[in-house]
Amino acid sequence: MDSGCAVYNASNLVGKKWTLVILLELYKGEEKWKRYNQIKSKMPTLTPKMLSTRLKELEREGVIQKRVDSTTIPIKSEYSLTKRGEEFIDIIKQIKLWTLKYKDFKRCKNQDCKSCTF
Amino acid sequence: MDSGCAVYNASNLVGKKWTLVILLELYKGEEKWKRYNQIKSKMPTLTPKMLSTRLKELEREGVIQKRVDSTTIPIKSEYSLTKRGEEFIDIIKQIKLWTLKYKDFKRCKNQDCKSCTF
DNA sequence: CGGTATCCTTTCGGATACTG
DNA sequence: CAGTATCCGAAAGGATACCG
Repeated sequence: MDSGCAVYNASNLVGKKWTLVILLELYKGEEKWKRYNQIKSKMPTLTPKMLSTRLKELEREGVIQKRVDSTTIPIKSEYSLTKRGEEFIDIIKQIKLWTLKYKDFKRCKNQDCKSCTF
Repeated sequence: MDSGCAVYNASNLVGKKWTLVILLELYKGEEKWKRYNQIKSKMPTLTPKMLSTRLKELEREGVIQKRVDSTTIPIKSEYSLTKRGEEFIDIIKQIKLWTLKYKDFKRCKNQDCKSCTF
């Protein structure tokens, strides 16, 4: 096992806490671009540092993209899935199906967890 | 987001270090059941504690199963994927394909990493 | 609004030695 | 052979306060 191993590397990206649910959050809804606080408001227990860290990782890995409108006050930052990120959503869906097949998860009904909604 | 979220839970399992490659190791080859040291020998940098910890987690989650033959000396412990685990291999394959599609990983050629071989 | 900075706790995981 | 016990350092992640 070494750092050139694709599977090993992938697990280092997608296995990080919050990563999968952040990606799902970006996937959900109609609008493609979502703002920092828009994402954060959906996950009340996620700290700003964590969200910031994950967004940077995901951007660096080419899974999401960022655009900034600095002409407005306050500045508007928005994030969206890249093509690569959208393709990964399919994998997340399968992970969810696999989990639900064998475990008896109740659907998340509270407003804090919209992440399980496809 | 809470502990009842299927996706969140799944990421806590499959995202742990070594988990994916251990599962792959169990998948590879012809024989279904594999012994502790057989697995370990394929991953020289994996410590016995880690392997032991991961195997227990995976067993508890129903992804692998264990059988022990205590009539022999020394005792023979063997592990194999459950149905659930085998189904997860498909997901790992897709993760690998997704990774390779956008990243230029060389195939792992050294004998320490057979994990990327499907 | 969209983050940083700082501090602190917890968890992860590696090294090594040992045991039934 | 198949682990467990102990110890330790590093890294991840949470709480909170603050800033342009």
